[in-house]
Amino acid sequence: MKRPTIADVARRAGVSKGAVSYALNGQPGVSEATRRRILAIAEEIGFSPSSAARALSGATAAAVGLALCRPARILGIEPFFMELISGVEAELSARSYALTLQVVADQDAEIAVYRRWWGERRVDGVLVCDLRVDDRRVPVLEDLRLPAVVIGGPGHTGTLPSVWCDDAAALVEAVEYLVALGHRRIARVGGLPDLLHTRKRTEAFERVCRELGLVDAVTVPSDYTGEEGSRATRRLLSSPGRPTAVIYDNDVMAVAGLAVAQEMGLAVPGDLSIVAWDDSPLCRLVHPPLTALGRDIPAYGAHAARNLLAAIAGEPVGAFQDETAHLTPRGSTAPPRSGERVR
Amino acid sequence: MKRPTIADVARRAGVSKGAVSYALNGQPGVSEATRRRILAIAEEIGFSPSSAARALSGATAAAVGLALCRPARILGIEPFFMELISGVEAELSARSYALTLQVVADQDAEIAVYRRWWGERRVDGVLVCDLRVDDRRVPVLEDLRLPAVVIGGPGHTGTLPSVWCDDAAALVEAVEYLVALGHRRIARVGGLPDLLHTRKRTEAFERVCRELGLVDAVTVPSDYTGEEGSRATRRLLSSPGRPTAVIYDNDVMAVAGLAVAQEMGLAVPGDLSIVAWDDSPLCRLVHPPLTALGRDIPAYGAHAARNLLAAIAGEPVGAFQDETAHLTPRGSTAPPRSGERVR
DNA sequence: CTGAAAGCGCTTACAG
DNA sequence: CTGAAAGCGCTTACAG
Repeated sequence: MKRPTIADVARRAGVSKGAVSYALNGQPGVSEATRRRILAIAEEIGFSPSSAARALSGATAAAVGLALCRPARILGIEPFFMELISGVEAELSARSYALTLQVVADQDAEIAVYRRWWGERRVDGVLVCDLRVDDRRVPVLEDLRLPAVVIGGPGHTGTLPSVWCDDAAALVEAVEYLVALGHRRIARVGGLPDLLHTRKRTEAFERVCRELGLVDAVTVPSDYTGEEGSRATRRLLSSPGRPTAVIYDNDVMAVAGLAVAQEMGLAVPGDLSIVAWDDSPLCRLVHPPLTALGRDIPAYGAHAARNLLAAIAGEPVGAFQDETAHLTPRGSTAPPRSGERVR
Repeated sequence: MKRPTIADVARRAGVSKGAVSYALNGQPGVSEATRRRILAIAEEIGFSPSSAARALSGATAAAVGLALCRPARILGIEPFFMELISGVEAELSARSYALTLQVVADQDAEIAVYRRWWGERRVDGVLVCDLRVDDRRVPVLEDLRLPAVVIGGPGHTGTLPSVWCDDAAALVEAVEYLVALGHRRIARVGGLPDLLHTRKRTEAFERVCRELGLVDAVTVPSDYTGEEGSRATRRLLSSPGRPTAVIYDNDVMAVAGLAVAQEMGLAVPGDLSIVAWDDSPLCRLVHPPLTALGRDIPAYGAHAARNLLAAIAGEPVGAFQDETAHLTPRGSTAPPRSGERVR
């Protein structure tokens, strides 16, 4: 099957190629009747303008890039990224933008991908995940003047626009809830320590525990995997004066923590309360279902995509604060047993 | 920052643009010394050829498309797709191909995306997931002559190349293992009934159970979600003569089934053995860890991508059989309790 | 081995 | 409102 070109449409419609272009792109320069006739013919012969030709004549590439920097085994199990991608996609396809995905091994590889995409003019802009403290990707993107929206912050985003949410506030809500239930020994299994939002959560955790007089509030750093989540939990539950509640920085580690508690013969929530970050179907899949800090991740992705498209269009875009995660209490949290409480 | 073009490289190297093109693409027509000098200059000024210009001059788009047709909530939680994507990606990036991803609502939308991609020349080929019986996408792709590799089969792939694995054999292994443990009442919670591999599994299940004389072997159709997995499990476990073992068509439903058993006060594996398809970290995340039928999904994706690139290059590609999933016994399977056994 | 030129399929000023 | 033409940045025959 031969692909139709703009010339085929022009011939059939008895107009110039320019007229077809104007009609397709909603530009002035053709009468409404002609426009409609041209669109009908394009539809009829199944014409879609070549994205290459379009990009080459100075229009956009109509594609947005997303580089994911996590090992395959984590990407697969953590619902976060696919949910984010779904939301990004929904926004992009509504505007006929494509999403170009690349899995990278580390930040250097990611930076190389950005440089290549920029040189190839393959994407009009990029979405940046997993913001770090003093992130090296930020100055590179600023330098290239490649439109970008950082998913994360606030702060450490340089002059780049961003979409962020207040993780500190959500964490405080979770701690206050546990304290209200009667917990005094609360621990946290944190995400990758280099990530900015991990740092913000850790600071918030330490601050609120100090304010509430919880002395042995400890954060065990981890890496979002079930393996590390189990290990961290085993360590916490084996320690003298073990916590009566643990907050996990993602759903995967929380589920792993639940399994460790069951394996050690501790009842959840009787002996141990569990709170998960990232409320996903995973949290409702286990027994008891997990109390979780959740928010609409697809919407988060959609907001990031929308702001990126605005930035590409040259509109001024700044930092956009998304909804704060809120706590959904489920079966994994309860007051500590009295023996624990008076100890 | 201005993007360097091939002319910039040519000027610096004191050669024609043609020479630069030959050097970059490993074509004959430039001396080895000149080629090296040109490559060094390209590297130095950060030149990557415009993918649009390249695609327009008849070379490939250097991109491959993948349309995913599942609702966001399932895409997020099922590790399969992200693992597949990781494998696809690994193969593609090694050859500097990009992956264009699109989430679609149904088959019609997916077909529309294929037509658009074809018209736009946006991708050189596509990977087709979730093969159905008499799949409508197959004739469309054949018609468009858009290179494609079907992930699934054998059969119902028309003239398209495919990558498939023998699900029937894997299912038989699982049933025989359960029977060897002493189970006689085995049920199955199946995936979406329209998918070809679901049908193949169902047929294999019915056949092997008949051969082994298991009379009330039943498959409850489901949709891969935890909700439906729970519902199906509740129904099975509430029935008179409830099964002592259940095989689930994915990991998510198996984990949900485990939670239902716990919620109903049934011990796993004492009262109920559970086998999951798609061995993912999810299966090792819960307590007890799930016995599972697993194989290397990233490798599966890599094979599909490799064959697609071969098809794009015009090489003859047929049906490629991937490794058969094998059973990894874990804590969720054991002989049924004697009370169950003699019943 | 190299240079000059056509052409891919669009978009967009520029004349009419 | 429309047509003819230049140009985007490559690749690839075609002469030299």
